[in-house]
Amino acid sequence: MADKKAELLQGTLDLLILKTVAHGPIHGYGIAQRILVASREVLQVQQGSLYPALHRLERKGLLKAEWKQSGSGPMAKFYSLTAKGRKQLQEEMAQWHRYAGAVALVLES
Amino acid sequence: MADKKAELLQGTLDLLILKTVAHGPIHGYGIAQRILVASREVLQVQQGSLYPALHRLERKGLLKAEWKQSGSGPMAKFYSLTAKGRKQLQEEMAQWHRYAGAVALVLES
DNA sequence: TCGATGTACATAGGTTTTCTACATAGGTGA
DNA sequence: TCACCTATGTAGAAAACCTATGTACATCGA
Repeated sequence: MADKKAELLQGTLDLLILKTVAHGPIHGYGIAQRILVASREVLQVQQGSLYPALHRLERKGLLKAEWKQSGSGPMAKFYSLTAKGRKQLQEEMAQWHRYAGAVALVLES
Repeated sequence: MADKKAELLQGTLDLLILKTVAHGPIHGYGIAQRILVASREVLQVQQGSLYPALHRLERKGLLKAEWKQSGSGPMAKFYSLTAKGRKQLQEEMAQWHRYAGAVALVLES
């Protein structure tokens, strides 16, 4: 109540992840940070949401992962899009625009 | 798999219902139809989603219901917004815009 | 008059997704 | 050495939605 929880709408997390990974190989932790910055602190992805989502997307063949050294830090799993993932991203973006446009229509009615 | 299911994003149904009821007393079935028309057939609210949502909103004190004759048809439950519901609608609309804007930022990044 | 269709409400059961909370571990700087 | 940041992960619970099904009344056409 004291704060706006910034909860994600179900279904948008995959889209946000795919879009963020599309910029090039990036590890999970970095994905969450990029989304946070790109959305101007509005979209905060919790770790407990992020990692299961990444595993889900990898299982579906949309992402592929590779363990690498992260800067001077510990090992990290770097994700990148597969061809299937790129296609899925296009579809999900189109769907989002369709959806958001429809909601806008209702809210303006 | 063969078709685009037009599934609703979790969290937006309440907003759509509140907005639709804000136009004046309307029964459940009519709410689904109005949303369908207003969104140009994009947002299709299933009955199995609609009625539990209406009960939920009534339980929360955002909607109030009254049984009335529906035209020449059978009895129907007409819903209208409570003061609390109107306030909630304002909040949810603001939140939606915040959220949709944030997603747009990420998608354009 | 009988059946199909449209209106209208409702619940049960299942799936998916997300959140909170916890657990682990390596590297860095004070 | 101790705290903090990076980084990955799982368990358990809650919420919301969908599919499928059921009821009932009214109307219209054959």
